[in-house]
Amino acid sequence: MAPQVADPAAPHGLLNAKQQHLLDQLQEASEELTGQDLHARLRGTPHGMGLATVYRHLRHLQQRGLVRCRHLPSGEALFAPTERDEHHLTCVDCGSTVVLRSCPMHETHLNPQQLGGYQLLFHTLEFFGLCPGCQERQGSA
Amino acid sequence: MAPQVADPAAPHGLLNAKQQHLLDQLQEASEELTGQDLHARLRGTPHGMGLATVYRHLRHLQQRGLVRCRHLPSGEALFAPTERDEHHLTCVDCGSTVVLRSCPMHETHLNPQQLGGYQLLFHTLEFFGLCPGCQERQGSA
DNA sequence: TCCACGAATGAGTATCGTTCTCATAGGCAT
DNA sequence: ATGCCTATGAGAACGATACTCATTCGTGGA
Repeated sequence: MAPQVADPAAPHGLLNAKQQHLLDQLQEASEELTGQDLHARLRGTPHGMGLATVYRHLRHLQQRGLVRCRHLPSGEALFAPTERDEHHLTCVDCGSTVVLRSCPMHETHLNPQQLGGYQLLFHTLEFFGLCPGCQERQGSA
Repeated sequence: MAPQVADPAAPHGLLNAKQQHLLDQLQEASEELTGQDLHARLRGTPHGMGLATVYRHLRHLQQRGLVRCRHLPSGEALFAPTERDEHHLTCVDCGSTVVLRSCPMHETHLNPQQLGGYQLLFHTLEFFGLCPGCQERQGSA
């Protein structure tokens, strides 16, 4: 698998080795991962780390704007690298999800007054609706 | 406890009296409320209801597209009526929030292919960044 | 009017993802 | 080596939400 020696110079200057491994995992994964997922994936590898550390670093990555998270109705948080500008359309009934390959916001900008001095890091955009199956099921009920 | 007499004609045909009261509370409130907030606000009034019922109905309202929720980093869910098209800019560090009075998405539409047959109910849009205070604090640290 | 049955309700409990605690390990400069 | 600081992780604590299930309400039929 991956080299086991800590990167002497991580791509993101501010990240330590474990944070970098978490980010790598997220970037390699084709989909969003939960904290538990990440913990499980790294377990057994040379980069394994405790759950507390996983969550600690996910928070740091988020505060640096490298990782975004969204919450499922179940309460789980799904993490993804912000460089992947994908968003989701979720069924409020069954929870099924469609990935929107392109961000409808594109480069829609907030004006300075709206920003109020904030330094913008990333955004989350989620659409909710009824999937075809649930529409049908509700219609017949 | 007082028996709940169903409103003969609730504004939303599909809602029972308790669901309507929850929706009323959300619409009257100037800000988003948590499930616990709603439970506390209704306690003591003729419309009081158990926490389980609050969450049950909030889920129903969400499934009908009348209510939207977003999650704070703390894990709490904040509910607001979807008719109020307000979104937020939140500091990833201190959690302070700015309300965006106008939705930057306006009427940006998803094309039918993106929708994949889903019936769109509402969306959530959140921006994350660093507030002026945290920028300064991090800069000096 | 009375009865029966399904839906709604809520008090308490269970669940489970996330955060916290705190003792220990690892670096690093002295 | 010695002390100091940060990072780490095991386990417990926490807290919001979902579930259980006995009870109540509402409604329609007899």
